[in-house]
Amino acid sequence: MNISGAAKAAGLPVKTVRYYADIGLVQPAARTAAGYRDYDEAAMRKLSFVGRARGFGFSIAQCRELLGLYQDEHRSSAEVKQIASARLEDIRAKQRELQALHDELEHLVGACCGDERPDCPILDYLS
Amino acid sequence: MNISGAAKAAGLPVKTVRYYADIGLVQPAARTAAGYRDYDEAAMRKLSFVGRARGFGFSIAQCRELLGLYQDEHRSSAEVKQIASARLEDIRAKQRELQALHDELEHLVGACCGDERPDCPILDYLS
DNA sequence: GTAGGGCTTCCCCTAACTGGAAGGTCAAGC
DNA sequence: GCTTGACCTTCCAGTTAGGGGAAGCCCTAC
Repeated sequence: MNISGAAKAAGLPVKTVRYYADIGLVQPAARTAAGYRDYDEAAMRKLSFVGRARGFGFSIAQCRELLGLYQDEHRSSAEVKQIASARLEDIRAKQRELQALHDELEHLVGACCGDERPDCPILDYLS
Repeated sequence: MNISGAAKAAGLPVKTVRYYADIGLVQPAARTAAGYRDYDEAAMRKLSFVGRARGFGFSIAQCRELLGLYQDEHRSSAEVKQIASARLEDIRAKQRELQALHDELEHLVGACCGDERPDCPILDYLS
């Protein structure tokens, strides 16, 4: 399978698939005589795997670890769970941060008349 | 006031203050004979303003707009409110996205034993 | 044989800084 | 007056995870 076929199957842009090959995250199985990247079944499974992991917000480094565990027959599920838990905690931290920002900004926006006059509690708060 | 004093007063790293000067967001009032950046009261107020706006997650471009409005006697609060509302909607969109990721990932993490065995619903889901 | 599309590498660009190198400046202490 | 150390300057490179586009090779269809 050439790169566009592999990209389509994984639901990723061609540029992204090429980038993953460049950084050694998911290498094509081979190159054709003309130098084209050639993806086999296993490589395409890895591409899809990484695509889904990225969808969860795992970093490239975490994807690399997860991919390693995915291919490791002797992995322990504890290792996987640890990475996923770390990501979950990141998400929760971000949620807390956003909630605080949301509440404060919502309050300010609600207090601003939004008319043609210059008086504005939002600017007052920022200054 | 030199750059480190201004940075400290605004609660920003020196590098950031220099960066804001480079991109023309907050310029020092003057340069000393030796070429040192020199911040006056007004410049330091602008630095603090930008620092707080960045804390709300406004982009540099939005900070530039807000700073313009802050200094504009003839602004309308509607302009400010519009920028803040856009940021608020960004926050809400991000919150919805994170909530969906959180719920799905929490479910998977909860389903994974996290022991020494290789079986793992998280990897199963990603593959 | 040629036209069109797909493939390759290579380089620059993004946001908002951060780190570091090389070199000039300033204030304190001797 | 001289040294030392902390400060300042500019400039360059790197960060994340790719995106855009140029120049050039390849493959297929007509």
